[in-house]
Amino acid sequence: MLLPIQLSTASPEPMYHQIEVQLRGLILGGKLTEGTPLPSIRELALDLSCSVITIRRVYQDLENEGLIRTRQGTGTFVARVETEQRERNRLETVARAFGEAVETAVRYDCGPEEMRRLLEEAIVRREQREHPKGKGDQIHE
Amino acid sequence: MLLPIQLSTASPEPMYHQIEVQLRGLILGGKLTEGTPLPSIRELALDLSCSVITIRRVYQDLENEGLIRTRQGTGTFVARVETEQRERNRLETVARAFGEAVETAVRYDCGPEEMRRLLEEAIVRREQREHPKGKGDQIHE
DNA sequence: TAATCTGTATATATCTATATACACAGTATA
DNA sequence: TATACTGTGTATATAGATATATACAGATTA
Repeated sequence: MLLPIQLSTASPEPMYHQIEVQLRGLILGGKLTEGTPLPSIRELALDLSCSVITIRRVYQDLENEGLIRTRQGTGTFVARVETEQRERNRLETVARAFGEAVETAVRYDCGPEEMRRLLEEAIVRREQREHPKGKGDQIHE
Repeated sequence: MLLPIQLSTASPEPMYHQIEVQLRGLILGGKLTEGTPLPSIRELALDLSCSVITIRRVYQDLENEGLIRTRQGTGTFVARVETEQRERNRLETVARAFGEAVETAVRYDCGPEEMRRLLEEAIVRREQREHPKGKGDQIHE
């Protein structure tokens, strides 16, 4: 299974954290449901062009959060997530994301009207990138 | 002079980079103009509760970008910035900020309508934080 | 039971942040 | 007009976080 995770190598945000944030999003966002087997650490490391140890750390962190369950020799699986936790995290995360964008905009003397325009443009760019020829957005096997 | 720089100690983004991004924003955003003396590395380190070395690195990086000019024994000053460079960087940076916010939103199954609502909320939150009792946003001496 | 999946542990290199000691430039003042 | 003082940026050495390679151990299957 290929996970839709994008790494920005230019970013100063550590790899392990970029992966954690996105994988946590897939689980709490409901795109990966209880019991789903995650790719093996070697498979995901190869897919993301990083070390096995880095993926290992990500899985360990998320297991400590109770989001996944791992069994040596067998694999790693998505754990059960309470609806309440899912909703709370969802709201917090997305609200913070927009808070940071607004912060940057203000720093560059960008008013509300220009922010709204930039949001629309970002939405369109995202749409075009995701559906270049009308394809779906399923997680590939 | 106190610079309006906010550090998030929880964030995995390195300190030096958080400072760089925000100081670069103040210069390219036009809030700090050519010739303005920046605080000494010790003063800013004290203000931000970090090491002198960290500020030193920030100033060095920004000097390599040509945004500031430093003279031993005298201090560090804002350099001349071409209008074209200023505009280009401004657009790139703010557009990227919104691109990342949209990326996070999509990851959490958040549609355009909810994004617009969250943007408005973030703008209001920012306004309230910045002008709690109608104060201005000048850079304090 | 050998092969080959799975996760785990140890040792090492690079990056981030720091303390401490150093060198240059302006200013006060004897 | 020396020269000591206090401000500025600079360089060296060290601790901790991040990413890696390599070797190890459990689980499944041919």
